[in-house]
Amino acid sequence: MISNNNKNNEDGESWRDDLRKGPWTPREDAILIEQVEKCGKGNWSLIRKNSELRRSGKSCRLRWSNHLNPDLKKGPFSEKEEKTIDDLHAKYGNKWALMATKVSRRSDNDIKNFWNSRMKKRLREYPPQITVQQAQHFSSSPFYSVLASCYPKNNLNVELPSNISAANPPPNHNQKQPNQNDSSSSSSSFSYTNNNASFVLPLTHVSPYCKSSGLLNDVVMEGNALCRKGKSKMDATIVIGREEEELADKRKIIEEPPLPPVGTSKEEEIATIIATQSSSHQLISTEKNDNGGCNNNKEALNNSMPQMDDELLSILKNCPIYSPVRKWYKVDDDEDSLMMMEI
DNA sequence: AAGCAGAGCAACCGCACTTGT
DNA sequence: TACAAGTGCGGTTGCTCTGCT
Repeated sequence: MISNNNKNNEDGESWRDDLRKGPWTPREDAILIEQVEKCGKGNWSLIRKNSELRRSGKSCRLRWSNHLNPDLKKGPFSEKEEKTIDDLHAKYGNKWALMATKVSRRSDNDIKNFWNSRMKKRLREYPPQITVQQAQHFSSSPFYSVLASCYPKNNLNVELPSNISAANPPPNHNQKQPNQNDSSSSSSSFSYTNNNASFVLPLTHVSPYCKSSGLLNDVVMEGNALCRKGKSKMDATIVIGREEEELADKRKIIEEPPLPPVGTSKEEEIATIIATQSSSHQLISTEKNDNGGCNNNKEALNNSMPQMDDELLSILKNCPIYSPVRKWYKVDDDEDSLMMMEI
């Protein structure tokens, strides 16, 4: 029986536009297998046309590649597969199809479902958090007020634990963590106490000039972009055309500051970074100031630059250059420990 | 036994890209 | 070159099963 537009027949089957939807029946599976043997994999529209299947070619492909393909492996993922998927995800991100080509006999959908369900589990176990210092220093910095003025309707809001305030900073995070491996020489820990419990978190080295981090740089660029927002489209086109290369260079400076020589101290590292960031800020602040209704914001941004650099120095000195990476990110023998993983 | 919540999984949707006409 | 159809991919939804209260 064929009907149009989202109707169900007497068997409860779902149809739309002459195409059936919903779970596949064993009979449909058998037809699809037969047609794949006859027409070959990949000719999904031909299979649809030649058979009595009332499924889209797309649906046929999905059914075959996720379930009927005899090369597919079913059942729970082994530890080895899990580890492989961890590594591949760290390398490629959510490129499930690519990952599927490297994990033998698993479909991309299987890998995706496996990863997502495990991620849910992990998020419950280890809810995401920022360090108290990060929240505290961000909310008390001029940076915060500049950004807040850029988002008047959606005010930035950083909530701190009730016992933490600018006047009552948390304990120093630069405490050595006992029982750490070799990487501990470049790591530190962060301790925090509230009424009920105290925490000591080992913190993981995250280079502030790491390409994949760049949160601060993104914020600077976004603030700058917001200030430009008032320009007419034509102005924007002209400016982009003329300044694209220049901006690209600036971004390059921001994103890829020269690495400090091996063996430099933390303070020297920070000084190098600040010097680089300062020059970037200067470059940005020399841009044209013909930005329509956002002059105030941009002025605020520009005026705050010298102060911001001081503040940036303060943030970098006080905020951990290390942030925690949970143990599940990498398999570790010690189930209770946090992984120390350099990004 | 009933109700509920969470986990796991199958399938759909929308978008982007490729290919054919 | 433009358009339509086909295909691939990632995100999301919704169903079923299971365990807990």
